[in-house]
Amino acid sequence: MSNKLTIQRIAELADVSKATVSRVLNEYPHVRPEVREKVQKVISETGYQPNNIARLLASDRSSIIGLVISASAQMVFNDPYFPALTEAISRGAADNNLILSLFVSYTEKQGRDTLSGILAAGLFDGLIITADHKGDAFISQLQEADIPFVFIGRPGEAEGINYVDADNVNGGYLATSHLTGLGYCRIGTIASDQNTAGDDRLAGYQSALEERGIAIDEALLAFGDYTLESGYVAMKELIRRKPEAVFVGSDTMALGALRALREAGLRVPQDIAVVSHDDLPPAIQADPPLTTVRQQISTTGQMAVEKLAQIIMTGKASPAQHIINPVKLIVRESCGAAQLN
Amino acid sequence: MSNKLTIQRIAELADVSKATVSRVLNEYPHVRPEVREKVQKVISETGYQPNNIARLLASDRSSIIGLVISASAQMVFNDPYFPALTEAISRGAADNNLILSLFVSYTEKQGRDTLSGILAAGLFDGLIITADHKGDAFISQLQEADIPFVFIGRPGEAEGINYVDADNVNGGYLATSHLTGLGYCRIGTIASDQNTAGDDRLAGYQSALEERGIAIDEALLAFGDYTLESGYVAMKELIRRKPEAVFVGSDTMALGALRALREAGLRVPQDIAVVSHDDLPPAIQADPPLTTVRQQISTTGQMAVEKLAQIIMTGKASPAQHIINPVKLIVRESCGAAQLN
DNA sequence: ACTCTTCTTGAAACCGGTTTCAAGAAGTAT
DNA sequence: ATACTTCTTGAAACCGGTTTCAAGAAGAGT
Repeated sequence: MSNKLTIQRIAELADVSKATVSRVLNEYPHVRPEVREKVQKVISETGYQPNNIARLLASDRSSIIGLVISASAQMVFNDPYFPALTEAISRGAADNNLILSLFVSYTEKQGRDTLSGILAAGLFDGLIITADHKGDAFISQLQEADIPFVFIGRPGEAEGINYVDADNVNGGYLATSHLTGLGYCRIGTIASDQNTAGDDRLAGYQSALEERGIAIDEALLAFGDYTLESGYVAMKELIRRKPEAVFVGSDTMALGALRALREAGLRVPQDIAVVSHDDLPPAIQADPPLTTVRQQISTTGQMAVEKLAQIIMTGKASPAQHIINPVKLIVRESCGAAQLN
Repeated sequence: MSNKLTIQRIAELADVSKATVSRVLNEYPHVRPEVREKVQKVISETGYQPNNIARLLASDRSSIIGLVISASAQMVFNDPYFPALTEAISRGAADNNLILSLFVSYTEKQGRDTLSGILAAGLFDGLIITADHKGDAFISQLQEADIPFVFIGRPGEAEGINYVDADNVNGGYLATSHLTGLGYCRIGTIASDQNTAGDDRLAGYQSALEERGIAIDEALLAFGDYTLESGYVAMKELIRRKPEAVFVGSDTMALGALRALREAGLRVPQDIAVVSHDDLPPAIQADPPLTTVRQQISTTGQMAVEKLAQIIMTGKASPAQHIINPVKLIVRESCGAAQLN
């Protein structure tokens, strides 16, 4: 307390110069071991902590990264995906000694304004952006600003951009081929054209059907926007086509689908099998518990931070990298696999 | 791009001194209107943005506030309360031109470490702390560090501390007296002793019963920890006491309670009425939709930011303030009120 | 023993602003 | 016209670090 500790004060106490203290702090070479020790002793005795602001003004590095979540309020509120991701990134930031700042925006315009503010502030060492919309208007802005950034989820325009994403194509494939493997043929899907993840999962669904020689029936394809309500509406529509099974593109939509099925008096999995995607907490809490494709959101978040940290350190000379996290099918009750044993 | 714009450069272009440019930037008085205009013209023409880091080193103010969420992983993941709160605070921060940094920690020790790091960094103008545990070990640390802070939720030790909270006592009261008003007498509750909100809601429950002259039956009192699972377990226990109605301390726990009731073959509200607290999205999505007490989380978040901003500006001379946000009963189907019309 | 490197170290410049201080200009009261 | 305020303004100090530069000390090579 009392007298503020500055590097100058430490220097005096250790009877060396500011420069030497700085060298010790930053673990630079060329300091005699004894001197280094002496300084370290003073530092630990006094509990000195260098002033980050000053440090960063001088070194042009803030150790602060921003997380920009740009999604409809609907999604941020209702889908546990964002909390889980935020949490993972927050953890990753802490692990990498980075401070995480959070920006949430609901409309594309708002997002763009937020971003302008962020870039103008010049406070951040890098950004993690969640790719909500396909056409990511942010990208040109980011590239112009020359700030390191990593996307979470493949952006529409992925050329030369670092991103981390789940293996959504395989997710759709695994879910669907599990259903074909169980003998189902009339398999519908609730997809989403809101982002590339939706496209990819749909592509996986299609390839699984093709592999089995099952013709793709457009009538069994419905779209949602990742909300529970949209899953409900889409399922109501699909019910009329009488599918034997359905692959729903997210757990949250699957919850809506389950409700539609319940209302229609259809039992899951006896009358219709359901497989979804994400494996967020609601999946296991659902009735019946959902067979779903697990994407390791925590891994995704951490890798994004690590990649960003690396770009920040190395100066992003390296070519853009696309990190795809594997997914895994988690079999529970909604697919009917349990019955078959 | 190219040549970095500094205040010095602007000063040269406008043919004045750095000091004058600074005065214009900060809207200080004592600058001739013509000069002010001339400088502003240069600023807008060049698109100059002052360097925040330098600014804050000199002015000892960062415009960055931290949000410290200290809760079990269970809660952060599963209860939409935290996402909603985070979102509200993020919005409030943006409105007040503050940058929000996020810190999530799961154990008290971890929280303490996080806090130490934050305080040592000296980067933040103030903090918003979610009061998870009752005994808030953080408080002394915070007071010692002499940093402005505001709690969300009344901390166990609230003496002289600024906090914003929902009117939980009234919440418990409204929920319970709604049930007594519907004629129920054997009213159980699933409370929580995890935080003061739980205590307060329980107190409200008790006062509503007392008001009606209904003796409080310890056997009708069960505890949970805000998770869905704990609500499920607590409800299973309560079922044995055959209550006619139950006030559940959070929507998330109510979801678990509903499951327990469904499994026990009890219909809601015909066999047992349920009222809960929070009015988060799952409440309306539940089956049946929950009658619940709405707490305006977005208001709470915004007020916390505003209070903090005010303390930061004014230097926190003013005495500690306790802001209590009103709550409101939202009647849906789980309480059986619909039947009675 | 003498020259050439390589280590250590401190002084001083620097990062880009804000704030203090003093001085000249302008305005007001006598 | 004179003395006193009040406005404007720029020079310079300052915030607390990092980094450059130069110089003295120590080590290596012949």
